[in-house]
Amino acid sequence: MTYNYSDTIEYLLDWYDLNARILPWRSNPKPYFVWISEIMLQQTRVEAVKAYFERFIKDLPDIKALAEVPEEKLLKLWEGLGYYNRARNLQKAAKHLLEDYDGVMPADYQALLKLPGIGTYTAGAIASIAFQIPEPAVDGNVLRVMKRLANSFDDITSSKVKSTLEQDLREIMPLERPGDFNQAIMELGATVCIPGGKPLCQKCPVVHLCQGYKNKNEMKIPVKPEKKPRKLEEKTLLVFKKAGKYALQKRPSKGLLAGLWELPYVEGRCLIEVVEEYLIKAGVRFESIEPLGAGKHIFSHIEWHMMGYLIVLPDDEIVNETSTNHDIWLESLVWADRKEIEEVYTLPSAFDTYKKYML
DNA sequence: AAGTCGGGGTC
DNA sequence: GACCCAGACTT
Repeated sequence: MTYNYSDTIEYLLDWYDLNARILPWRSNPKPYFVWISEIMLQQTRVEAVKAYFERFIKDLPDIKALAEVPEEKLLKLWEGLGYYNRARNLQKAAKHLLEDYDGVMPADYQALLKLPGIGTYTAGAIASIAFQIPEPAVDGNVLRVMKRLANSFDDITSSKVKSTLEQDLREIMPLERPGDFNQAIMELGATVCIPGGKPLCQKCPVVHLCQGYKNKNEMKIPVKPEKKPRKLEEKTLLVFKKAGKYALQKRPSKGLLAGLWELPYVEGRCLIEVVEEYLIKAGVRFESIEPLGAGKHIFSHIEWHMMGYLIVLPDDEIVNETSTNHDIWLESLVWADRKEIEEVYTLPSAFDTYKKYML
């Protein structure tokens, strides 16, 4: 190890004592709460998690409740948070815990690591925060802070760089307050040694130990490779309205937004005349069709450019479920009213532009 | 090691 | 717009 991280421990803990934010999952760091919060916090900012966390633990206050909740309700609680497999893995893990651990989270880093959805970061976070086990919890904050301290130009997206840092920190973890030490580094990363923009080095409790600052490299670190451009996808979303209800369909069980609900759609951004022709070819009678404007949604690696149309059908219209028209696919639609869309069906944020016409 | 998987705040 | 966030999983 070329940088002696252990020199920073006392300074970081003292700083944390004075500057730790008051967060819902910190007031009572019992294992279940720490677990839920850490899963929600994966690739997600603290501010976004707060409200979701409070609602989640109110509805599902313990492991048993989580294991037994219907998946539809679980996903509805997760609606808008993204990375929906986190919720499914949460429930898988809860079921494992009931089976193998009598419904109690194990105070064991390796055992935690085996649970679905828990990787090295989350296992270390739960172990250290909930059980005071001296394991590191290396996330993006910790990588950034530590590489700046060490004036290191390592590529922080490299799995080897991450595992090496984990090993280095494992050797210097304080036995007294391991959870607070991990949280102190993350807190510093989130509030002082911030990404994107200029870090607040004047407020840093370890600036005197920072080799990156000393060498004026705080803005050049951390190093990441440039990422590939997103794939563009164009689609036309169809808001079918019939007798006060709207058509939804279930997405495929694998891939993007797997198993969630969506609006029926056709490929490409269609003019109104094209949509009309599709409907006629598919044998769908409609009373009116009205453009709802363009919409856009950006995912990590995909970008949706959308058009939307409101199509009102006669109250008694039966959508032809045996249509073989491949341009438009209207099988297995469900019809949901406003209340059901709000309370039952998980419709991801990608559809927000058009969801409002159904509420 | 690279690709997949959401959504939103912030510059 | 571009970046990146208390990452994990699959290939």
